[in-house]
Amino acid sequence: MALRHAVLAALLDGEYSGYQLAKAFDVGVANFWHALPQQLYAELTRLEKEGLVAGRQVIQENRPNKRLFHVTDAGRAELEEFAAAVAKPSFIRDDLLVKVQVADRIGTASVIEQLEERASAAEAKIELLGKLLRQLRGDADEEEFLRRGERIGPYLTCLRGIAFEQGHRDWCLRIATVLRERRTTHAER
Amino acid sequence: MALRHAVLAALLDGEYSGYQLAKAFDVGVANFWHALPQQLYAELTRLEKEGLVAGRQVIQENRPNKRLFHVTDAGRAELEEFAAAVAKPSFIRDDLLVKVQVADRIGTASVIEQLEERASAAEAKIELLGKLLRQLRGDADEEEFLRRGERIGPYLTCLRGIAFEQGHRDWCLRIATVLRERRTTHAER
DNA sequence: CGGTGCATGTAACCTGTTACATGATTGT
DNA sequence: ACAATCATGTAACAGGTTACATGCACCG
Repeated sequence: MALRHAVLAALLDGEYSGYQLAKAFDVGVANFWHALPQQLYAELTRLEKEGLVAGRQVIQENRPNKRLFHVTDAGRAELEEFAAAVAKPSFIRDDLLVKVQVADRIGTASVIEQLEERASAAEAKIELLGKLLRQLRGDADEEEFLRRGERIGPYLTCLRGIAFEQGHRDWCLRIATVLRERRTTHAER
Repeated sequence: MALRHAVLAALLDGEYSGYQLAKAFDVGVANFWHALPQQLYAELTRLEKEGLVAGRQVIQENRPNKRLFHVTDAGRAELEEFAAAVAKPSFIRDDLLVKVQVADRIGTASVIEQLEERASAAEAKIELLGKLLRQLRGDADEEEFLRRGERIGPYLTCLRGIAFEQGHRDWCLRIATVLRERRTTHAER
């Protein structure tokens, strides 16, 4: 199982409703996992049934009631077991790379456009994550924060997220340039 | 559908059997996709039924017969359609990042080990891909090859693969160091 | 005699995605 | 009026993983 641990990890820092979790999965947690709201609601239900998280109903006025979940001791134990087990290697799985692989055999125009869109998206994400980093470390500088900070986990994963997006952006721009230049110097098929 | 285009892309350069494809998916193609042999056999059967690839039986002595597949015109058309359509954004999905996110809340020893193992694995992959790059571009230097090379698609995806692995390796080593240093300066829980 | 490589699959299961469904409140 | 935000799900389907199955040739 997979999503369950990402949920437990995201839930470690406090109480969240399914709705709030879905948002967290679009920013901070997005560095290591991605999930749709429906999946999260389903997973939370399952986790609660197994006693790894517990929820409490919060009655609200002027907006729908919600259930806030937190990790139980059993959930924490499950996480520790997971962390100790060997992780399967990760890999990229990206449609855009498939397209680049064949870009010189088929039309390149659309691929170039998509590369540039991706680069902008990556850029936006880099800025977003940069802000998150600054927010997480507060006043301290990075070295200092990493040595003595209380909660560095999210910071560390965020660093990977930024590096990934930077690599992605640089590659997209480079490849777009290469393909563009070939269009002008080669006969287009 | 997803795997089908990765298979078509991998098959663009020549004839491969399911078995050979499975190996290709462990090296070059691994930069953008990953699949188990069973999946490939199943996908090839489906693709053949739809006329996107065609196979021919090769009778062998001293080893099992095999079927070599190649992309048909319909398959090429399918690929072009795919390349023109918008790609959904990609994301990381990595157990190890989940573990790092919670590393400061649970035991770190096992996580540090896993980070260092990953770093070695990444290092090995970097070397492998580096050789692949040199092989692909032959005598030319990179700039020259990218301007005038015949088949640059695999080279371009390989570049992304290397950058990804380097980023992964650097991050793993950095995080392992950070966590190690905290172990000596903080009281371990 | 046992392991590795070649070569191909089936079946059951787990996970993730898409489409659909509901309903109040707040902001433009 | 219309869109966005809060809040929660169900159902059908597509895709991926794990386990199991077969069989010959070659090397040590």
